[in-house]
Amino acid sequence: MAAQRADARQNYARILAVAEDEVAAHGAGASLEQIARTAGVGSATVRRHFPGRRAMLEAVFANRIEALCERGRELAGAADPRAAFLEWLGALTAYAASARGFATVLAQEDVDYAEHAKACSVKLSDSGEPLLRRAARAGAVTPGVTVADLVTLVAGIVLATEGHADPVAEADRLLRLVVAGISP
Amino acid sequence: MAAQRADARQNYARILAVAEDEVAAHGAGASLEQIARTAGVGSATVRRHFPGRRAMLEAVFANRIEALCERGRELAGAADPRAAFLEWLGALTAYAASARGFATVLAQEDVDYAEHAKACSVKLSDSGEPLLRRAARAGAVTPGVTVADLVTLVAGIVLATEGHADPVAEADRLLRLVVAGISP
DNA sequence: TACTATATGGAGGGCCCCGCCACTTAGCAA
DNA sequence: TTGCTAAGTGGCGGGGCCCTCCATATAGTA
Repeated sequence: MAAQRADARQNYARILAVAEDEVAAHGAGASLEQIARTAGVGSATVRRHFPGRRAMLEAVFANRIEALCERGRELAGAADPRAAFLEWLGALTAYAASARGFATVLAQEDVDYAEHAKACSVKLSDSGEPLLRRAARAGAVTPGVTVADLVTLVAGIVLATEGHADPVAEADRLLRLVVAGISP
Repeated sequence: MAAQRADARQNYARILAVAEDEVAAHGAGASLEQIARTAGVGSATVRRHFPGRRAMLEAVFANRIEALCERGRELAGAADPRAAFLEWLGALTAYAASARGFATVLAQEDVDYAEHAKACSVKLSDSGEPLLRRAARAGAVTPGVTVADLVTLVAGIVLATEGHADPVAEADRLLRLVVAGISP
């Protein structure tokens, strides 16, 4: 892994850059062949660097995931546990709704795959866990809620609003609804 | 439309039956060509009866939609508005979670398409509307909630749980969470 | 400067969706 | 009953995508 040829690394970077554009333009279903074409490499090379669409998507969103985790760490020490928790949830939703294809990755919880602890949803869960725990201890969340539940819910909201006129606004609206409850 | 040849009607029925099996087995992504092959007709014939996967899926779920609407009508006169409303919501979720591909149809709210008032989500909305209204008048739901919100939420929950170990149970769990609220 | 593991890309197979068009046949009318 | 006609059908070809295999090119090293 560490011993990777320089040209390979360059190609990887170029392909990743193209992939970002392509996913932004066409969502999770972006064509791998199209990415190869635009990047000026053979389709086999793309497949070598990203075995399967899933891997490509994860790579595309990796830094954003990292940013969200960082945000989670920042909020861990905030004064108001509930506000911090909700802000994290809001940030997650906002990004997922604005980045096409992101929710698709979040939604998939393939068992055999999730064992690869690098799965992005796992990272996110680790990031939100302390926030949820603090908020729960303060009595600010319904008992029994797990971070996985939240990630799944957010993914669902975003997936379902993806085709709407204003996905970001709609997702935000629904998140608020879910936080408050439909019929408490 | 009314003047349809007998053989065409027979073919339609056969194709629809096969399509139901195929969707049940492979979800919303079932191959139209595979359906044609199994039904023993040319792929063009399938395309003629169902122009686009969307149309096929709607036809497959049409009677179930109708059943759900009927359930909605029954519940309209129930004693407890809140219980009736929640039961309808639960029934919708349960069916969507158990019928592969259904949520996909529900999630799509294509604007130009929705104008075709026959869209199944529209039918469902019409069915749930009175229930929601009654429950709202009884003060049992958060103000501002629309039926469209609910359908979207349910679709999202089901979509996001589709890949989980026990989708039906998971969807039910999340629905409960959403009804109660995460942090009321 | 040679050598070798690493990296590449093109070809080919399989599957799918789609549109076109010549052929068949149901249903009506004489 | 027998034609006739339009509705209905299916096969074919084009285009796209995903995936695998393998002969070739080259970065990095001895």
